[in-house]
Order: sequence, then structure tokens, then C-alpha cells
Amino acid sequence: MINAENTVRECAKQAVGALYGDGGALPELQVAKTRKEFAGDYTLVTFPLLKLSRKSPEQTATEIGEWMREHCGETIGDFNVIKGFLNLSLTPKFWLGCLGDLMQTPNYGFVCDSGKSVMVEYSSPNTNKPLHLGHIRNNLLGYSVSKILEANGCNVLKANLVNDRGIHICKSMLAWLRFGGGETPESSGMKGDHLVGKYYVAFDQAYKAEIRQLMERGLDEEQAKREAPIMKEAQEMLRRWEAKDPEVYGLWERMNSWVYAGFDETYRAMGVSFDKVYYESNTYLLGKELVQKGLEQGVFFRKEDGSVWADLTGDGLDQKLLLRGDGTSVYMTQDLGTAVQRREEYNLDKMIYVVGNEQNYHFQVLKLILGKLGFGWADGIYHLSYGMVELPEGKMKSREGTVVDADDLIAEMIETARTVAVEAGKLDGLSDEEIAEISRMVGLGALKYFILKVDPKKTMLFDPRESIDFNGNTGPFIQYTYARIKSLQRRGAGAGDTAAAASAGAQFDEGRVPEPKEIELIKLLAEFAGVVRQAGEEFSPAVVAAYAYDLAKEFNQYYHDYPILKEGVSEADRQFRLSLASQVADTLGRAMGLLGIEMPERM
RNA sequence: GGUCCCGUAGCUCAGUUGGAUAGAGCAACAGAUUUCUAAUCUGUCGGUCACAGGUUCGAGCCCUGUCGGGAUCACCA
Repeated sequence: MINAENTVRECAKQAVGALYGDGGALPELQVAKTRKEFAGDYTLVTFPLLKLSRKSPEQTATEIGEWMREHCGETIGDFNVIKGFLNLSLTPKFWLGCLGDLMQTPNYGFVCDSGKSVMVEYSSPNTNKPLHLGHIRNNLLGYSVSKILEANGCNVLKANLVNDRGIHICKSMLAWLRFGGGETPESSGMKGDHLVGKYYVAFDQAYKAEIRQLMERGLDEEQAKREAPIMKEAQEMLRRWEAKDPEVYGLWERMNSWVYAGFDETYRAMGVSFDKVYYESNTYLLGKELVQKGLEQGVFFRKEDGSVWADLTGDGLDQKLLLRGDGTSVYMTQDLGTAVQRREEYNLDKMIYVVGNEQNYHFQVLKLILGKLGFGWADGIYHLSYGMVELPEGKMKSREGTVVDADDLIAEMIETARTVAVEAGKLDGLSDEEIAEISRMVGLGALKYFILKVDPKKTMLFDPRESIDFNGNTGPFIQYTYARIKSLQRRGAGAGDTAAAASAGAQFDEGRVPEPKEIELIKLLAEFAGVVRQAGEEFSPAVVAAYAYDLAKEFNQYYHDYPILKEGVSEADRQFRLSLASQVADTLGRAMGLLGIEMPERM
């Protein structure tokens, strides 16, 4: 009953079968929501049926409409025909029943268990610098997609693969040894990841100074970059790390622990979490046996210098290196190994990698090679490729200091939310704790919604001025709608019958005729399940965001025109409207929950 | 040069997989408030869907080409 579109489709199918069927297969029927300019709820497009009916579009539509009204009178109330479009209106009784069903389905739209296991890998930071705006998009996407897949009944494992090794870490370590004077997060009061990031920058500055000196002595730039003593020392440090030199290894562990403490704080502030954390220092050797096996199977080949390659020229790609001449592995080797390991460990149906689109080629190759090695599950690998976040001035460049720091941005958003609310007198009479909590929800809600409403695969522009706007198509707009309904519920409760309105409200006056706006709202509420499914299929939080905005906007218009608790509203209207509003709030709350956005009870 | 992605209102973005007269928000302007919360609502202005062909009853969407923007093609990760 809830799925109105399917109900219409079923009835239309019967109609077409009865009128024009010859027992053969019928074409897929095109049923869509009726456009706002026309009367009706759902529209059947008859053009594809003309071959079958051998009549004009108008005649065909009229015939089908009449048949449906006659045989499905419980649901189909009226119809009109414009050109080849059959616009069908459903009966008030149908819509009331639909709302009743929605109210008795507490988790409408969420599937319990699809029996599928999915791993979503996201975040995957380097440990040499703090998180920035690009990471925020990554984290929000990964977390939201995890929620969406859970809502689709998947058993989701959120994974983080931390890049904790390599030359970049050694750079921070070396600079800290040279210039740090024993400084720690405790002694400096600095967040650990920022402290380590500071020394990464310090290394870069020292490195550049050395290059300049060498070039003044007559070396060309390439030579100078190679010969700079500080770089040589960093490379030496990496060798000592790989040899597990206690001194270097100890420092590495110590500085990484600072970074992890800092990251944890940022993750907590963003409201994201992980079920499983991997470290590249543990996984970077994986995949070598796999390459060996592929070599024996003839899937790969060896060059004269001993390096191993996959030849993908037959697939329109190039050759890909898998093992260096000295037998050491590369990025691809490791990813092949970890994929196989995860698949064996968790028997995953899908593996989703939330990684920027600059790695499209990498994941294309990864899938292809796993397929060549005979792993059928390679089809279940999906690279959730997202576009860059750009600033009004252009791309973020760490060298030019235009990187937007994650911690700073979050703090700024929350502070702005607080200022705006306090100035508007929204939070008068609340305690400091309550003000802080609401500001946090609203500030983060603005940030998260601003980023997640954009289709993941598109490059997006982050304009700080716009992101901090709380009007229009924004997170706070939706939160506000929710808070207003919560306020209604509190007041309604004061009048005496909360539970009645909320739970037992499923029975309405049979003869009630809902307003068009009310039908529009019920229709939207009923669409939620389809939205959750679509968002899951497309791995797109943006689908959910658009829906939440539509619903909030629709409700705000309704709220403006129809009093709910005011004087003079009949008991029946009050009951019905409050039930409808409650259903809207509930759906908004769950939709925004899929985006990782919390909803304040008041704001 | 090869491969992939993108191009929709001044700006930021939608466009339900090929359906009706292409929609929102922001910005600008004009209105609505003795507030069931105005962080709201209503209206005006704003378009050669980059361009040119093609496919068909019908194209912003599919195909081909052109132009423009981005990414990638490392014994970096």
C-alpha cells in the first residue's frame, strides 16, 4: 500500500493486458510522478504502447484510464489525458491508508538484513600532516555511504588504511630531531597531528634552503635535489626504519602516536568512526606471493632487470609495474595483497574504496588484474571516486598556504552557528551546555550538508561564505524544520495526548478529504524507501540530501498555510496534521542520519 | 599523444536513466510577522542545456565530431 507508484503500475499492467494483451510479453510500463503543472498523482506514458493498441495516443490513454477507474476504483479516483500522457489521481482513501501504513512502519525505508557484507574503506590519511578540507569530503562520504548501505540491509565494516610509513614520515621525524628541541604535544599544547605537520613543513623549508645553496655553487636543480644532505639523511632514515633500527623505530612509534591522538580528536569532532584500522607498515609487504603466482600462471611477465609487470595493453591500458628489479613491492602490489586478504578474512560481497578521482586509473588496473588472476569477486570492487574540493581562489596548495585545515574549519562553523543563533535570540534561556550542543549540531550540519549535497563524482567548489549560510538549501534549514515540528509535538503534548497523536493516530476519519499539500507530503514520505535504495545503488548521499530538502521545503509551505495547534482548529484536523508533521520529522531525522547529521530538538 | 571525467541561469547545484512549457538555492528587487519558532513563506528578474551533426513519435540525457576545463598514463603512495 505504501508504494503508490507500484500500485499504479500494477493496475496499469492489468489494464494494458486486458485491453491489448495477446498473451505475449508486455513492454515495460513507464510510470512517473505527475509534473506539478498538471492535475494528477502519477502519469502513464502511452507512446510505447501505441504499437500494441493501434490507436491514437489520446484514445489509448483514455481507454486505459477508464479501465483502471472501473477495475481499481479503490485506488484510482480520476484521470485526465493530455496528448499521450495519462494522468491518474489516487483516491483520498488510498492516501490516508498510505499515511496510516507509514505510521505503523517505524523504520520505513530501512531494510533489515540483505545478507550482504561490505567493507567501506575511507579516510586513509598520511601521518605526516593534519587533515584538511579534502579529507573532510572523503570522511563524510565514507561515513554516509556506510550508513546508507546499512540502511539497505548490508553488514558494513568501516575500514581505515593509515599510511604510516615512507619517506614523508621520515622527513617529519628528521626535522623534529634537528629543530624540535624535544617539543611534545604536552609541552607545546599543540595537537599532535599539527605538531608533526609543523615539522614536515620545517623539513621542506630546510630542504629548499639547501637546494638554493647547492645551485649557487653551480649544480643544476635536479642535481641539487638529489644531493641535498637533508634529503639523503631522510632516505637513510627510511632504510634504518625498514631494518627496524630501535632508535628510529622508537621515534617513529612515538611521533605516530601523537598523530593518532590528533586524528582521533578530529574524527570525533566530525562524528565518523571505524570498525577496523589497518596500517601500511603491516600491509606493505603483502601481495608479493600473489605476484609470484601470477608469474607462474603466465598472467604477468618479467623484464631483463628482474622487474615484474602486467601487460594491460590488450585492455587499452599500459604496462603496470608490480615488483621492482630489486624485488621490492609498490603501491599496486600492496593493494592487490590487501584486497585478497580482506576477501578471505571477511568473505565480503563488496569492497568500496572511497578515494579521490586522481586514482581512477589505479583502481581500474586493480580490478582488471584481480580479474586476470581469476578472482571472480573482483566485480564486487567499487571505487567511489570523488572530485576535488576547490576554493574560490582555485585549488588548495600547501605551498601557498591555501589549505583549509579540518580542525579550524569545524571550529569556525560551530562558532558561526553560535554567533548567529545568539544574535537572533534563538537560544535565550538555555544553559551554556545546551547552547554549545546546539551550535555544534548546527555548525556541523551546515558543513556536512554543504559537502554531501553535491554529487560525489563532481569537482565541487567550497565557498566559505556560502557554506556558512543557514538559509535556503542548507543543513540548518532542514534541522530547523525538524526543530519546529518537535516544538509542535511538545506543545501538543501539553494539550494532553502525545501518545495518541504519535502512535494511535493511524485511524483517521474515513471520509476525510486531504488537502493537495497533504497528499503531496504523504507522497513524498512514501518515496523515502525508494530514495534509500537508489542512494545505496549509486553510493550517493546527494540523493538523500536532495530528498530531505524537498521534504523540508514542502512541509514548510504546508506549515505556513495550515494551522495545527492554533485556536479554531478542529480536533480531527489537529490530530491528523500533528500525525503528518510527526511523520515528516521522523523521516527527516532518519534521512539526515544517513548523512551523519544530527538533529536538534530546538534551535 | 593515449585513456577517463566534466561543461545546465551572474554564482553554487538538481534534473527520477529517452517524456509534457529545463528546476532549486544564493545574489538583486518587491512583499508577508500581535510567530503553532521569520534560520520561514510569497512574488519578480534571470536559459542557444559549450558547439555542430546524427538516432526517433520525442534528446539536457544516447551516438559521432569539434571546442573548453580537469585528472591520469612513475622502479611515489
